[in-house]
Amino acid sequence: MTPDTFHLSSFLPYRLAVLSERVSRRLSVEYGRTHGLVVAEWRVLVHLLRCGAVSVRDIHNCVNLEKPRVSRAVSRLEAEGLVQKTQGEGDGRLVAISLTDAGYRALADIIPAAKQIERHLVKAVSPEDLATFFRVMDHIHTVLDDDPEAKPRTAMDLRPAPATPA
Amino acid sequence: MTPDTFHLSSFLPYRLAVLSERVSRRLSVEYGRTHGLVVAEWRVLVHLLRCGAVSVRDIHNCVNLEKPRVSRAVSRLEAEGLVQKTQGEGDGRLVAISLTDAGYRALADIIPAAKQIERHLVKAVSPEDLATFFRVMDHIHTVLDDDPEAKPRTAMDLRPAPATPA
DNA sequence: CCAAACTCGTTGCAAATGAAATGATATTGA
DNA sequence: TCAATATCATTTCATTTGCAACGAGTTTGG
Repeated sequence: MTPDTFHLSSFLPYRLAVLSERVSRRLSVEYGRTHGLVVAEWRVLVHLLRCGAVSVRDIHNCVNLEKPRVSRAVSRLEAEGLVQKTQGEGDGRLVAISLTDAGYRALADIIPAAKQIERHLVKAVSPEDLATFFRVMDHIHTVLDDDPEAKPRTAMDLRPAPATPA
Repeated sequence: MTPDTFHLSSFLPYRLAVLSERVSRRLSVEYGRTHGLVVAEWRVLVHLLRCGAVSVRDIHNCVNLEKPRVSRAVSRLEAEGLVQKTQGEGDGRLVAISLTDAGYRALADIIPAAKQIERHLVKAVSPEDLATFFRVMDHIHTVLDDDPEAKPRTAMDLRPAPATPA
């Protein structure tokens, strides 16, 4: 009955956690050193580039950050002058958050470097293997989608860019 | 020069982070509900099962947890009666941490469930695709190993169980 | 032999985190 | 109309986190 054999180093959740943390940290070195950002701020900026003026709730729903974390990230970014908050037009509760010119410039600086790091990580991986890699990741998400004990996926993560368009 | 197109949802570091967090959380539901453990405690227990009486430093080096986190996890586990600390024989600084019978029983309970969850996640993935998946993960690690900006891998994570033994 | 340098585990502390509460605004339904 | 309910962003609060400092023990080199 005693489970004599169980290797953390071949256990999928552990492996994912270790790799993810290492990759995230490597990336954060980049935008941390160059612009003093942390991961939450980076995600907010990137989301704003894509979606323009949006609410805290929208960011929360799209980039996998808890609401308070988004709120605080936005505050810091506003203090740094990278985003601006304007009172929502119709709904008085909503806050419209958008990039400032400085925010754009920061992204224009960081994004190429981020892409470069990503490219470097998988440079030597064949397109087929990379497609398989992403497909397996997505499959795991799909399994979790049917698991009532798992946290639901955010809407945005449901439809990642297709690796192999049919 | 403006990077018009950058999708977080297809960005490798982000995808890894989201999946990893979701998988970790699903797993922690298991050992959290059944034994009140958090991830650090789970990792410590599993490592002890494999390596017997070891030091805080050794755990730190093997399961990707900062030293203070290991120290605190061990304290909690000791308070719960799942591990015991004995003064190191030769070196007075070292503490020999080992599982108690209750610790063994807890693992005997959790590990099958953990394996079950892992199996469930990749049940429908072909062995070849799964091997590719792990191979790509390991390749990314290898790239980071050569990157001076990246945090070094722990010794234990260097040699994961081979997916396809030759 | 012993002082300097190192290693071990723990603790202090400041920052980050997330669940829940709060205050403000919108929407609903009677 | 207007109370009851829901939603939004923020704040509160207790906990967790990691870096750095620390005290204790060990090794090294003169």
